[in-house]
Amino acid sequence: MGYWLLKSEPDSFSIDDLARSKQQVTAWEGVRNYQARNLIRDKIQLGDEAFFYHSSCAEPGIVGIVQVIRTAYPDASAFDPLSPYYDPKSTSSAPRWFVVDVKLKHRYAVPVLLSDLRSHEALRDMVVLRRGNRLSVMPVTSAEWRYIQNHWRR
DNA sequence: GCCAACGTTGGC
DNA sequence: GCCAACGTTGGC
Repeated sequence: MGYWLLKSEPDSFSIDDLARSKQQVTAWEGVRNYQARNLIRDKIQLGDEAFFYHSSCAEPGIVGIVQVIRTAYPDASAFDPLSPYYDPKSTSSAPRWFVVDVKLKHRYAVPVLLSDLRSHEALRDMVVLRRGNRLSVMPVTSAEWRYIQNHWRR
């Protein structure tokens, strides 16, 4: 089983938005970075779990857990000229961008803040803590996943 | 709003 | 293929 961290700006899509979504499921739209795209397209598997992370906000951090319920398929938002994620270079015959579907599994009552993560030596190598890191989809090791589950029961 | 860090673009 | 310029991200 693989573990991931998915970043979202709560102003654009928050965990509350996911909680209100039909079946609490969403397509993880709008990833427009090739490295992140490759993870979505090639690595994320059915049943994998991911931290839902809020970025670019007052209190950045992990706000919940989601599960992958559908593996990669083309990102329809790239085909929509009215979407902020529109990319004319992505076509249905040669899609450039992909999504997975995720379902809300658990919403933390209290977020695990970025500052919390930083204060734990065991998490020092987490990709999300790396300086200058800009990936919006990133791997989490099973050790990191387990550690976070054990230390923050929320 | 600042700014460091990084990705992307495009001229050559 | 190099690399400068530019745009974006994201924490603070």
